Amino acid sequence: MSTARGARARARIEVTAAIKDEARRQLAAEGAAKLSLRAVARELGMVSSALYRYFPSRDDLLTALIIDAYDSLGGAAESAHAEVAAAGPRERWNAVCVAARRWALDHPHEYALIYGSPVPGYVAPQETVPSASRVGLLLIGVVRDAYRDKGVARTPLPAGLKTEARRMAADLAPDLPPEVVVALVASWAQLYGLIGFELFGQFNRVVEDREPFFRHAVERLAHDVGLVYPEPDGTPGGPHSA
Amino acid sequence: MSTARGARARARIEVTAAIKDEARRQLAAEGAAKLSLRAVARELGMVSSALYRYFPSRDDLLTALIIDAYDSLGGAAESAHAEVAAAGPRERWNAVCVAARRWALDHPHEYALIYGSPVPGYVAPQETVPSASRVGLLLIGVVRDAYRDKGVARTPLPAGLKTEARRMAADLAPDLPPEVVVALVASWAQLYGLIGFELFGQFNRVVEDREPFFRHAVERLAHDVGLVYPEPDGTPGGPHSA
DNA sequence: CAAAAACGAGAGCACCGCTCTTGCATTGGA
DNA sequence: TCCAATGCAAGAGCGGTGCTCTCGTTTTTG
Repeated sequence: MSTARGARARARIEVTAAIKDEARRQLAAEGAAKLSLRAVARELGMVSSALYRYFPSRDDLLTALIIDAYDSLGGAAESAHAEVAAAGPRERWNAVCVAARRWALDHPHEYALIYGSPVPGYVAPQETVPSASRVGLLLIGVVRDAYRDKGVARTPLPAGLKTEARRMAADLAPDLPPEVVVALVASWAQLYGLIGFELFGQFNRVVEDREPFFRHAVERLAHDVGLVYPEPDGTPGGPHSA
Repeated sequence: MSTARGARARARIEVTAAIKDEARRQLAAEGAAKLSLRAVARELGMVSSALYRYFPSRDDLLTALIIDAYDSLGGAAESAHAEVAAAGPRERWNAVCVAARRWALDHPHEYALIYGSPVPGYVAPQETVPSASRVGLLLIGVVRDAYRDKGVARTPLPAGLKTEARRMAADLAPDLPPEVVVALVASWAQLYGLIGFELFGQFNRVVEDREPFFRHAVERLAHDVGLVYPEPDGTPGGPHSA
């Protein structure tokens, strides 16, 4: 009968989910390096070899967790962005960045899994790309809207970067000027520098009150992509205008 | 006799160095996760348990490698800086940043060891601090010289960051204004965001021609800390002045 | 010169990822 | 409806890991 086929399939889905859940538990508790297939199987009351029916190797299980982590981070950023979707570009930019930091602090091991050093010999499979792009797409969208609405400040590119900048723009956001796309990609990487340094202890004994520090740094990243501060008198100025 | 005591001590130093060399070899070849004490011992023709006379645990060996890596990176940056020590602040800033990237690309696994996700459950021992600070001290020195010479551009701090900024300045560079110290620390983290994204594959299919991209991003970091472009007419302008 | 410390070697423990075989349950086609 | 094919759990086993402990031997020290 139709449910008969569904029985196996449903069971498979459930067991797969249970494995991922338990693996995620261990990942959150101990980190990726201590995630053990045998321990997962033990905790689920099955024998370790049975687990290989669901994930052909430890790396495959990790890949599944990586995709879930990207989606979790992307979802958190999208939710935060949705709450301020009607606000100005700076508020939206800040919301996405702050949400990314928040998620990283709440899920340190999962963050390390996706943005820390890749597991040696491990190369991210193609199927992670869509999930991995969600935060970036959000930031591109914010800048695109600002650009269409009022335009954004631009910093001229050196001659040696213009060709590559055009190529990047054509790939990522053909409707945005190359200068802006370059600034966006750089800010994107720099954002994760800020988050990673806090998360991985590089700020220990250097930055103590990290939330305002991060918010300020993110504001300055917003300048860098051309989202300007409103001047005290209400006149929009260039970024970092002295 | 005096050499008798020295015989053991010298042998110990040599064996310790040999262990670290072989470990570094394996680290560079396969990454930290695949660094195996047994493999190191095997390669050195000793039994694995003997290795514990020199390093009480795998983590201790890794810590030694981390310190060496920090020193190697710091030394590379200092050499690069020394070659342009007489040049202007921007040249010096760029030289340090470019050298850090170069070192990272040349020693990816060692870079991952020190700036990637920390080994789970591993906290950097206090003795790593001096070696880890060398690049940062270099950057502080560049900005300090520029500040003493001609001053640097400043970006005002939000109210909520002023106290922490003063504390940071007092710790890191009491002679520099808090705004500048904040920008310095942020740029420092952002620099490693740029390097890490390139190294860990986040720029795959996004940035292809990475050298000019990096140089441009680093120039903009220089602005952020107040090292301004000379304007076409020779008048120094504010950073990112439109 | 004797006691103490350092050292190398070996056996062994508990764990790991992964493979292979065996037997049972479910499933889908004749 | 029955049967062959498939899916699956279980167990044993291989080669590897970090680490501990013991046991002689060598070197250093008082």
